[in-house]
Amino acid sequence: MAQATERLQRYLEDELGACRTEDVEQRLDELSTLETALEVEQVTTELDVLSSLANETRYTLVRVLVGAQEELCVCELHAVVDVTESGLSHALSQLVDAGLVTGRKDGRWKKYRATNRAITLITVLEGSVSDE
Amino acid sequence: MAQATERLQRYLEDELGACRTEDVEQRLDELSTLETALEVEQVTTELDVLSSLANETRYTLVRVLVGAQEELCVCELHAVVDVTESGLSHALSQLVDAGLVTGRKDGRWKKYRATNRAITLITVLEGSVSDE
DNA sequence: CTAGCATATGAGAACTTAGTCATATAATAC
DNA sequence: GTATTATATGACTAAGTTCTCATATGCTAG
Repeated sequence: MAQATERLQRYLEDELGACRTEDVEQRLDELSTLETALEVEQVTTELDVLSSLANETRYTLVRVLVGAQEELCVCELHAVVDVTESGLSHALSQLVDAGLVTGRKDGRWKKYRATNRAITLITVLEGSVSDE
Repeated sequence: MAQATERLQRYLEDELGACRTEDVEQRLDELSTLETALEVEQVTTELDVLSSLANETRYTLVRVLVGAQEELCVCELHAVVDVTESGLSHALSQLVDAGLVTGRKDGRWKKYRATNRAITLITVLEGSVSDE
């Protein structure tokens, strides 16, 4: 980190014209404040949500559930993804953990529904990618 | 898929009371419509965006850039993540590819800035995770 | 209460990714 | 020009992820 700090010092000298050790300290402080603006726990949750969506199988499941606007049975979801039933189960349980879908047992069938979190995220992501 | 289709048939019988082969066909059709509602290319882009964000190093970089509301030098970004300069470069170039940040050369320094896409996504994600 | 069906879970093989070191490029200072 | 500094790229390894098969659980129909 020593070398990196020296570089930051040279950069600040370049930008500000002059730069003392305190200026570097202060800048490091500001940067660290930006980095820790969020609770570690919240960032962890956000990363879980992102990782859960960042996979073709799981993303397809969420897109379909959001599009359906109703709960769908596992056996219906099986028709839209190309994995075994076991793989489908794993995918759905990861999505439940990330708070993107909820599951409900209905007799011998199990039905899943997209959460508001999933609806919001998918909607915004699709919007941000389509109008570029 | 044959076995899966049989299950879907049993499910629809259970739900609708009756179910002919055409009903199964129609449901499969509806599901496939949901799945292909988006262009393959757009889904690919969306998955790229999600995968790029779904990593602690890259997510931190984007969060900091969004929070900073201004461009930051690579040497400043180096202070907030725990990787080598090389790793930082790799991370930033993946973020550029995903359209989440843009880079600009300024003399011997290189500065990065969050794109609107990044700002929107981070804002919505943080909102959706904090109010649960 | 047993058999069969729907879904879940665990362990492990195949693939993917993140980071590192070595090296390349490109700007500046001398 | 050459040396130095800032960042990028390529090749590789370690670690992580995503599936699959085997097996478990828990309904329900008979």
